[in-house]
Amino acid sequence: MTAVLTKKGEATRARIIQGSAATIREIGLANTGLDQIRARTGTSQSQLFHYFPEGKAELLLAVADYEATRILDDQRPLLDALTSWTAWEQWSERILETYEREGVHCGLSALTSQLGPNDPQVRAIIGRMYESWEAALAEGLRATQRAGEISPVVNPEIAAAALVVSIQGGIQLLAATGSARHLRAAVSTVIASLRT
Amino acid sequence: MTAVLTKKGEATRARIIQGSAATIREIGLANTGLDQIRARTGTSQSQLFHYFPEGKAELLLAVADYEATRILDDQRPLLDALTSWTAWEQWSERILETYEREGVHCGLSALTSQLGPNDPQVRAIIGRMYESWEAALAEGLRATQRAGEISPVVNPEIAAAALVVSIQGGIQLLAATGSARHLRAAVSTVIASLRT
DNA sequence: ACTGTTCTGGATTGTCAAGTCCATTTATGA
DNA sequence: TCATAAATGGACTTGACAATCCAGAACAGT
Repeated sequence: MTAVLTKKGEATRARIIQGSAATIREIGLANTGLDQIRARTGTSQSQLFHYFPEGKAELLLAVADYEATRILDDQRPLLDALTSWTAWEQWSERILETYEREGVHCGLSALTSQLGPNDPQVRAIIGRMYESWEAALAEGLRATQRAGEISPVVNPEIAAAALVVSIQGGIQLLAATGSARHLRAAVSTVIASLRT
Repeated sequence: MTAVLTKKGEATRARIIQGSAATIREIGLANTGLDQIRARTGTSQSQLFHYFPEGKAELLLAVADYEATRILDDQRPLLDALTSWTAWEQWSERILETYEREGVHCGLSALTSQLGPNDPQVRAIIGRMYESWEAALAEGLRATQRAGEISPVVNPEIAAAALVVSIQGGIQLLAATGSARHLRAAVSTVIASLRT
């Protein structure tokens, strides 16, 4: 990398990250080489190594970061205003829609299973993502409890963890089987359990 | 492959499959080359291609098959006798134990995320595995309903799907974060929802 | 013991992808 | 405008890996 990035440089760098992310989502990390990324983003080797001097590993790290924030951003602004049943229903509907439509691949899960266990940096990114996701959900649960729409018996941390797991597991089954049946079943079961 | 396998041949073939599976679980599919497998199983290239003439793809298919049956066998005999709350508790305890101890990697999820979306044969294996897993759980739920220990209101298919998702999602989070917190939270939430 | 098959070792080949290098063009800022 | 730094193009090197091939050892059934 160079000391400073120009406007053009920023744009190219962003294009590389986004293009890589999209390519990985589409054809999987295993089939994504620098050539595929170059083709997709219209760049040369020099550019790739100019913006990511450490090579592919550094690029993948940036992609992981990008995907992690994307996952949360896709749920906003609903994610930060979960204060009523209506809001929860809108949110869960949004999740189901998103992943039913485009979500045959969760960008991160591809990276997780391949880099996660090995690379501590990717692990950290993913860990932080789950943490803030769960925190937002737990906060929403508490807010809804305060509004009297969810029983105070429900443990917000446990319920939030269960929600995240249903979504992630559901996506995994969606990718493996091609059907969103499991995702719907799991999410609706956990949400139903909030209605105690 | 040859027409018939001798005792020794069978043994070598099995050793290759099991060694490959173990290696993949430990260092990930991405880092598992034929060399790693050779080192682990003490075999030569000739042997690898003798028993799997189509090469790596054929071997990985056999590994997927092996892992798929392993996942179910690990739950047996409990899985086929889920007729009371005691049985369900034993089963879920067994699941949690297994994956908490060794289960940092679910062998199949590594294969799924890398080959699943692409390779229709692996997809089929995984699909069948989930199917029989869910069928066994649904059957157990029905049996427990018949015994009057679970409310007839519970839909066995949906609940079975939710259970599978909690476990798979929980394992994924376990692999990513290193903690079984999510797995426990999700499984216990779904099981609690059966107590209606 | 013998004959055909199965099993094993190791050298070799070919392909593909990551990473390096240098030359050239384009932008920035005084 | 001019000097400096950033951005880009593309050929080249290197290494890893799957897959092939041939020769020889071990084995099974007769």
